[in-house]
Amino acid sequence: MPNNQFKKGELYSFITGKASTAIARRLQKKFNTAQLNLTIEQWSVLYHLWKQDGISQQELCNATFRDKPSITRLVDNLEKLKLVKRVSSKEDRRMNLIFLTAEARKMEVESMALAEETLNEALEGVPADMVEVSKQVLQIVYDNLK
Amino acid sequence: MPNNQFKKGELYSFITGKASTAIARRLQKKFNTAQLNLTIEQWSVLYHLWKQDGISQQELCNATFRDKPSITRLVDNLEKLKLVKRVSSKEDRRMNLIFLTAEARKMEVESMALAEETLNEALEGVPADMVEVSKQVLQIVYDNLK
DNA sequence: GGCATATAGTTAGTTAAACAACTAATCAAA
DNA sequence: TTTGATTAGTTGTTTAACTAACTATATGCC
Repeated sequence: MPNNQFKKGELYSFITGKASTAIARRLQKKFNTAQLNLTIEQWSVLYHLWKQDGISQQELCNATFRDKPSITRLVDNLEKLKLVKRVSSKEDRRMNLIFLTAEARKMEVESMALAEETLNEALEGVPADMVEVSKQVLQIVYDNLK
Repeated sequence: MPNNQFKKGELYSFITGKASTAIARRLQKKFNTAQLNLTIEQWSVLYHLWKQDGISQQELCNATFRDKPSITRLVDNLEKLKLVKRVSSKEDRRMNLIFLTAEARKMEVESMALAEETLNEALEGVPADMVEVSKQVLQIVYDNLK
């Protein structure tokens, strides 16, 4: 017997991810208002570099769930913005290690504050235990499909 | 006191929507395998036309949470694929009413079955009450931000 | 050492999203 | 009835995702 939890009429929101889209749009607006000249996608790359600087493009692919061409172009654009620098690895010359510039390091605190603010607005009125359940479900969904 | 439910380290998945992205990618793969020559975005437009044919582009904007240029281009591409037809409204000549072609009507059953299949795979092992909580949370998030 | 294979990254082409600026049709109010 | 504002849709530009095809380096096996 199939795990038939969804009727036709309920499919749409889950597949199109309207909630996460709304969160990303709200955060993008906050970035624009704050004159942080960053797309959400660029921010998502910086997010992982703030956690660990000097990782390879492949590691950025894994961390951000993007494919290699996407990371190539994001790093291209971040380099144009002088926010990261490609450095060829000495151990393995196929690899580029990606390093933050001083300017990019300065953006961490402000952008993370805006991200937290956005999430708090998104989850206004949602009890903590329901948030916890949702996080678990989204993680299982991801694990089921990856 | 702020609704401070998120620590820094937990921001990423919620904002980037990795679960809904994974669902959309899985469904896209199923479409490709089934030789359904459709993007998920095109499917999301057809989805609403299957529910109600002959609605305007503005109504499609509201239904799919997209802006007008996005719908213009999606309808352009669906028209090229001969899946929809623009018909200028007689009551208000500013409006285009969008109608499914016979070919598009044929795609409903198969594509909806693949969508349900995808969701069942995504939610494998998730108890129904947790799914219910997640749906509620995602709806609240959307309402908070829209 | 030399060859096949795998891995890291780039390039090209199509589709799509966000934003701004635009045209055309409608409506409302003086 | 003409002017001004609103609404529906289009076009141009930039950024990004996905696929496929590509280059270059590294590895493993004989």
